[in-house]
Amino acid sequence: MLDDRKLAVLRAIVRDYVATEEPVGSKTLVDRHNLGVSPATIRNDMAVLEEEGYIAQPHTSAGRIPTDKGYRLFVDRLSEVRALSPAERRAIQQFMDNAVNLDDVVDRTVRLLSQLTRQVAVVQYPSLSGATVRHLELLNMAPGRVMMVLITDTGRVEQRVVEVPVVTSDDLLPDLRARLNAVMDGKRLTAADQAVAALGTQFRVVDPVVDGAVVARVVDALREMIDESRDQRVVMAGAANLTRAGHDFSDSLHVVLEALEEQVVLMRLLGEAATPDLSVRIGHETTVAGLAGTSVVASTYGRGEVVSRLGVIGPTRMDYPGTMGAVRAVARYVGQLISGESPGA
Amino acid sequence: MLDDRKLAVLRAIVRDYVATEEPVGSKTLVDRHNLGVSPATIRNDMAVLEEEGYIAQPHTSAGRIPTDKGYRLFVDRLSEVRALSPAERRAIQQFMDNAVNLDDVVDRTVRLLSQLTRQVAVVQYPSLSGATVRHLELLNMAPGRVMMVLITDTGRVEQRVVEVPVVTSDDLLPDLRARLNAVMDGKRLTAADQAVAALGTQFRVVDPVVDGAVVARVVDALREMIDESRDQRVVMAGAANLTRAGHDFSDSLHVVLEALEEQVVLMRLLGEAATPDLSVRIGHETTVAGLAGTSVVASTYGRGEVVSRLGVIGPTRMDYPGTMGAVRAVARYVGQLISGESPGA
DNA sequence: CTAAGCACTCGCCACCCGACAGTGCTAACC
DNA sequence: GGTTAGCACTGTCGGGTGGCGAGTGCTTAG
Repeated sequence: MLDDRKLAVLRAIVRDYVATEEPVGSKTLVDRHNLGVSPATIRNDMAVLEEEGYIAQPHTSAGRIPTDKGYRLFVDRLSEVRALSPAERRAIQQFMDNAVNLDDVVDRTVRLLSQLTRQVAVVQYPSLSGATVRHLELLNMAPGRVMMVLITDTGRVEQRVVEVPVVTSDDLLPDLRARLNAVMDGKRLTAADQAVAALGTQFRVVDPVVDGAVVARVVDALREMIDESRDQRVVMAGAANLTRAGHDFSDSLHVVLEALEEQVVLMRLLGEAATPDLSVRIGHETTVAGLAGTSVVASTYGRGEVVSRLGVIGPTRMDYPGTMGAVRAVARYVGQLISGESPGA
Repeated sequence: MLDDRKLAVLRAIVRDYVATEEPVGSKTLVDRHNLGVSPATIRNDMAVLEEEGYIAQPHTSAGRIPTDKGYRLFVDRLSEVRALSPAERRAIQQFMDNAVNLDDVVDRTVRLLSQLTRQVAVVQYPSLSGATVRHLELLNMAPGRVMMVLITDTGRVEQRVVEVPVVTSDDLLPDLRARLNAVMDGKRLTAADQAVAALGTQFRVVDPVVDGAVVARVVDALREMIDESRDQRVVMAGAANLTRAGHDFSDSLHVVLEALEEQVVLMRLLGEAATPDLSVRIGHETTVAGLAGTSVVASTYGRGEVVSRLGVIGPTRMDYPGTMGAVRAVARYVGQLISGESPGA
C-alpha cells in the first residue's frame, strides 16, 4: 500500500513538522523537499497516509501532522540515529570527566543530557542488585544511635541511622563490624543479605541480652538497607525545557510537571523501556496517564551487573534522530565511566 | 497619615486579593469586611493608599492590588504568623519520623514543605562548617583507585574517588586511615583540615617515593573534599505548583523555572534571608533577576553549629501568614530532628 | 469627615468579516 | 493508471466594532 514515494512523503512531513512546529501542507512540502511531483499528487498520497492512520489534520483546512503511528514508522524505518558531532563528543567528555563521585556523575549526566537534547532528562542510579559489598562501617553517633554506612563497588554509598539500646560493651560495634565485613565482603548484595541473616541468628544466641538486642537491630537495619537500596533513586533535570516556546503543553503542563516529580512515575517511564539498548516510546505507547502527549527516548547504560537506565522525555513532536543519538552517546560514555574504564571519546 | 481604618483597608485588600486573585474594588470590600463605612469613604482611603504607594490599579477601571510595599506593610504590621492546626502538626510529625537518614530527612522536608504551602520548597543541607569529623574510611576500589568516605556528626556522608599511583604496600591504606582518623576525629572540619595538612607534610617526608605520592594524593583530595563540602547542596521540590491555576507566571514561567534549576540561584535566594529566624522577601526585594514577581519565605533551622536554611518561593500574591506558619513549623521540627533530640509535636 | 450621586474610563467579550491556507473532487492529460 | 490543473469549499486567524459592566474620581451635601 505504501510505495516508496508515500514513505518519502511521510518522512518529509515528520521532518518539516518537527522543524517548523506547524501543520505541513502539500504545497510547502514540494517546495521544501524536491519530490519531483506536483502538490496534487502529494495530496493523493497524503489522503492515503491519512486513511492508514499515519497522519491527521488538526482541522479541515489545515496541513497534516504525524500521528503516533506515523512517528513510529518514521523512527522504525524512515530515519537513522544521528551520530554526534566531534564537538558534542568533546563536550560530553570534558563535562563528565570532572565528576568526583557517583552522585556527581549522575548529577552531571542528567544535566548534560537535558542540555544536549534541550529536553527533560532522567537518570536512574546504577542498580545495586548486582553490586558487591565493599565495606560496612558502624559508628556510634550518640548514645543509642548507630550510623551504618554501606559502600559498594559501584561507588554507591548508602547510609542509615538506627536507634539501639545503649551500647554497653565498648568493643561490640568494632567486633560486629569486623564480623559483618568478614561475612559480606566481596559478596553480591543478595548473597550478603543471606549471609547476614545467618550470622544474625548465630550471633544472637551467643551474646548476652543487651548486646544481642543491639546486634539484632543492626542486622535487621542492614538487611532492610540492602532491601531498600533496590528501590532505585531517579534524578530529573531540565524541567524548564517543558516551557520552551513551541511546546504545546500549555494546558497539560501542570499534569506533566506533577507526573515528573513522582519518583515512581519516572521509574516506570524508564522501566517501560523493555528493549535492551535504545528504546523509544511514542505518545500513547506509554502507560503513564497524563503523559500521552510525550515521548520517551531511553537507553540502558553500564555493563554486566552494573546496569541502569537513562533517558529523556519530550513532546511527541521531537527530533528523534538527534535525541536518540544524544541519549545513546551519553549512555555509552557514562557506562564506560562507571565500569571503571577510562572511556575514549 | 495612615490612620487605623486605612490600615484596615489595606489589610482587607491584601486578604481579598490573595483569596480571590482579582483586583478588589471599594464596593466588594465593604461587602465582605464589615468596615462600617460606605464605599465612597473607602475610595478616599484607597486614593491615599495609592498615593503612598501601598496599592495600585492594573488599569484605570479596575480595582486595586497591593504593591510590594503594601505586602511589606501587611507582613510587618498587619498580620500574624498563623499557627498550624493540630492536624497539620501531626502530619509533619508522621511524615518526618519515617526518615531513615539525612538524605531522606532533607528529601522529606522539601516535599512536606511544598505540600503544606502548595508552593515551591527549597531546603539547604545542614551546613558542614560547624560539623565535627566522625570517621574517615579509605577503600581500595580497584588498582589505582581509592575511595574516600568522610562522615560527620550531622549524619552527612561525603564520598570521593581519587586516582593514585598503584598501591604497593598492603597496609599503607589502613595505616594512613588510622593516622588520619587519629588526627581528625572529633575535630571541627576547619581544624581537621589544618591537622591533615600538617600530617601530610610530615608523612610525606618519612615514606618512600611511591607511598609518599599516594599519601599526597589522598591528603590533597581530603582537603579538597573538606573544602568543597562547604558549597552546600540545595534541593527543590514542588515546581508543579508554579503552574497552578491562578498563578500569573504564564509568561515568566520559563524564566522562573530556569532560575530555580540553578543551585547557585537557590543558594542566593536562601542566603538573602539575613534575619536570624523567619524572613520574608517580597517581589523586588530579591536581588535575583527574573524572580521579581516572587516572594521568598525562609527560615534558618537547626541549633548551634548545625544550622542551615529552608524556605518556599511563591508569587508575591501569597498567603503570607499561612506560609510563614508552615515554614516556621517545619523549620523547628527539622531543627530538632537533626539536632538529635526527639522532637515533640 | 462621611456619604450620595453621577459622569467617565477602560478592559472584556461577543460578534462579524475578510484574508488565507489547504483541502477534496473532478476532469483532462501522458 | 498514475499524474496534474483547476476550482469550489471549509475552517482558522486577525483585526475591527459595539455593548456591557465594574470601578473610579469628583462634586456636593449632610
